[in-house]
Amino acid sequence: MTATRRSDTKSEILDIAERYWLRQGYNGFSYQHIAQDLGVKSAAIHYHFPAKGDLGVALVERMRRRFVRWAERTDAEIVGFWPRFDAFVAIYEAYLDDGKKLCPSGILDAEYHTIPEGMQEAAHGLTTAILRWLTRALRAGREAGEVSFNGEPEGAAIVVGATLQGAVQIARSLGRDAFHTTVEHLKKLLHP
Amino acid sequence: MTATRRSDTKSEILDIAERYWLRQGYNGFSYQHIAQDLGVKSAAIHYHFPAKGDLGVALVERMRRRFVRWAERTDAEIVGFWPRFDAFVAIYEAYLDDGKKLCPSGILDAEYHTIPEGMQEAAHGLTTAILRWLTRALRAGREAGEVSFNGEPEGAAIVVGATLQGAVQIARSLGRDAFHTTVEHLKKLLHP
DNA sequence: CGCCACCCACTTACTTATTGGTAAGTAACC
DNA sequence: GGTTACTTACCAATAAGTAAGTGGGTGGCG
Repeated sequence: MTATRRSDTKSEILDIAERYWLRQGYNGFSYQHIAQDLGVKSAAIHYHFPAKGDLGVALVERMRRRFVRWAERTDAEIVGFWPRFDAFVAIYEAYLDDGKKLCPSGILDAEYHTIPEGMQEAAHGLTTAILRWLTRALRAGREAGEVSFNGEPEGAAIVVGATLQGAVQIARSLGRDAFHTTVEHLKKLLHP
Repeated sequence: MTATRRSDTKSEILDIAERYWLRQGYNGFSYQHIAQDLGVKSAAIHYHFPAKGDLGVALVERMRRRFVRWAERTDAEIVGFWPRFDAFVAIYEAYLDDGKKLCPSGILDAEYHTIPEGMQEAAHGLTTAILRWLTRALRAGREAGEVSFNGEPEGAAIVVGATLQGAVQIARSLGRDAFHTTVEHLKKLLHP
């Protein structure tokens, strides 16, 4: 008895895995979990992703591609530093509201020493993509006089990235108010 | 054949467990790892900490007590906001330099949904202790005109805490320069 | 002072559950 | 008829945890 044939099992697997991943970390779920949710045997997951590391890399790569597309759309459709900043914050807010997820970078960094090498490299790529966008946004924002900070925009970008990453995490034990408070105060620090 | 009797096995276990914990997370080590490092059988660890959750809670509680003692010493011995701030940053710097560890709060938050309930409560206690100290330090610093921020000191405290937590994490994939850059820019943002 | 029983800090030996992963078979579809 | 997408049936490794045994040190008793 074979199950009904699906066309997009691979992306369904990624969807389910991603939910577990952002909630419980890479080491916090197994092929069994995904298989059960999908109504399939765990060997079927191995058919699409032979080793768990393959799944992990696919997860991170998909996240990066998604962010790059988001960045392109945002840059094209949203003008002004603060609207863009708010759109960026909204990404993290969505993680938080959708079942206390974390941002992928935060999870990848936390588990860094226990994930396969390929995932570590992919993690680096994701972090870099995010920081590059933030750097561009901050540079343009300062040139337009919308935002104020000293030093290189690269440095301010890491501060913003690190703060949001930390804020979603702290919100797990202190509640989502902690996240909003952090964002509000971060904005105040950046206002000219 | 029994091994040579130790007097402080319990704290030796905690020391070894803490190193694994801050490097690889709570789910990233087992009683086997600790036992091997200590030169003992894993059942011996169960003798001191019946369940892994007991070890976990002990780890977090010890961290909290350690921080409270640090805070008391710091408040007594170090005067001025920026020296205190630097002393606080030094804690995170030590994590980073001592084998790419993370700060405990960051790990606890990342694994929040996969750790025992008792650990979650202990995590809340640790985070609260840290933020309370930061809040007091920032309030006093602003009253003395040494530091500048808008709104409640509680909010600024979460920003500082979240930023440092995020910064140690990002440093794992981007290198420790990323941490120092973040701290430098955070200081600039807080300078009057 | 000597002896002995007890207890502490383990070891040995085990269980059950879960993990990632593999090999071979099978049904549906092109 | 072959490829695709699975299932069935395994595997060895590792996890947390338990029960019973053991040996050395110590306190108390005569």
